[in-house]
Amino acid sequence: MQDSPAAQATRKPSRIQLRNRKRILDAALEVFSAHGYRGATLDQIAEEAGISKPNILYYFEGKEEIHVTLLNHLMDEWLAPLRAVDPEGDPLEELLTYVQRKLEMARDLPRESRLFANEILQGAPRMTPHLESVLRPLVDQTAQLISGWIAVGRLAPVDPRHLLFSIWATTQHYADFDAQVRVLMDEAEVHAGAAAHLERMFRRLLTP
Amino acid sequence: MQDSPAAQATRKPSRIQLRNRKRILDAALEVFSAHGYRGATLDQIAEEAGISKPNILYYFEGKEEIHVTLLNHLMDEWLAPLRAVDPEGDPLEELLTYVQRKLEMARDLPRESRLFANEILQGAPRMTPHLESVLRPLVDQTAQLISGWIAVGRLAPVDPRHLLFSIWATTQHYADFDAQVRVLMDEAEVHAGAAAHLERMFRRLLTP
DNA sequence: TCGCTTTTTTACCATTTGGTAAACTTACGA
DNA sequence: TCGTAAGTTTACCAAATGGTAAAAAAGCGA
Repeated sequence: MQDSPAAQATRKPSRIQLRNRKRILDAALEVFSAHGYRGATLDQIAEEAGISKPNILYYFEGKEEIHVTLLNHLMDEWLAPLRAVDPEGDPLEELLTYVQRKLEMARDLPRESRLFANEILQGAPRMTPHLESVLRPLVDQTAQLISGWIAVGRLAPVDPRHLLFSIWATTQHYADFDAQVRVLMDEAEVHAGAAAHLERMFRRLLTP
Repeated sequence: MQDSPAAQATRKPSRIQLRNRKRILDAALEVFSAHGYRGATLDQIAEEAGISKPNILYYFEGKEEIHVTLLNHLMDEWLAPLRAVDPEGDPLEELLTYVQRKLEMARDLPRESRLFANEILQGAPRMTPHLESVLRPLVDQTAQLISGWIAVGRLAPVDPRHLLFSIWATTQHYADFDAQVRVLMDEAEVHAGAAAHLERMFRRLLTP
């Protein structure tokens, strides 16, 4: 007797399993990020993935498991630029580089940005544990790093957490509020203008 | 023969009509802002409003009309602080006051903030016309005002639109991403810290 | 108080949607 | 190439949900 791959404890995923789980998660990212959790349907995901609905439920226990898997799986990718901040580097340049990387992610991975935004907006009902176990320690650590830089006079005094909020808010805004940005600006110029503006803003803020 | 109040052309709304429409919109704000358009159900709104579902549909033609009415109705309130920017005032102080007002709104009217965030995140399917007819002219006008201030040297050079995006993003972040903020900071200190941080950041950015 | 209009309730309905049972087909190691 | 396990499809289902018809109740001007 063997259980379906939907059960967590399955070991040694086959090639087919790997391929189809990936297809499903790709499709789910597309659909969840566009419509939110409740707005997305398994039928939409099935069509987008080119896999029948019951077959999707062969690979995942249900809609919620797909969503949680996506969120937790993408969290690492999403936080990579923050992990890449180098304690040995020049403080100002490290943080400005972080801003630019986040802005590039908003441009290149808007679906991921909207997926998270949707989840947080609803009160993070399916992600709070992950936020506490993954995001909080990383933020605590980064906040300490920034505080240290400030203490030795290499950055202007700033609340590290509010600084991070401002960086996240301003960069992700271009992905999450894209529909509004497009009403107010010509699409083509957005990214370059944003890059210059954020560079100036955070440089002014952080220069000692 | 008379039509139900759900039809637009109804004239002279009765006292009962006024009261019940208000109750319904209050309840709808609560429910839509918490769950998004598709996540909200008429049953939830009905319970929250203390009015039966068919009775709600006596006052509004359907779920969508409630949502659109809410969005368009609240837009004015939401844009009031931007309209309050005084062309005759001191540029720096006017803009910093605007930032603080927006921050206060994020604290005091988080449901409105999330309602709009939800709608924009989904691509503004029910609000784009209103954005174009109401928001765009106001932003165009404000952008011209700011450009003028910059031209006469009373503000540091900044792209007016990206400046507005940054103000919106950073202030509304505290409402829209509250679930994340609460994971990372102690609730009580958030507002005061944010106010100080944003004051410093935008002052540094805008001081000539 | 009468008679008409407005408002509210009761009883439904069709569709959508997440999910399941079980038969059927394909992959693959021995 | 045969048999078993993995994967897929067909045919469903129950609950949720937006919405309606029509009767009952409440308001209200004369």
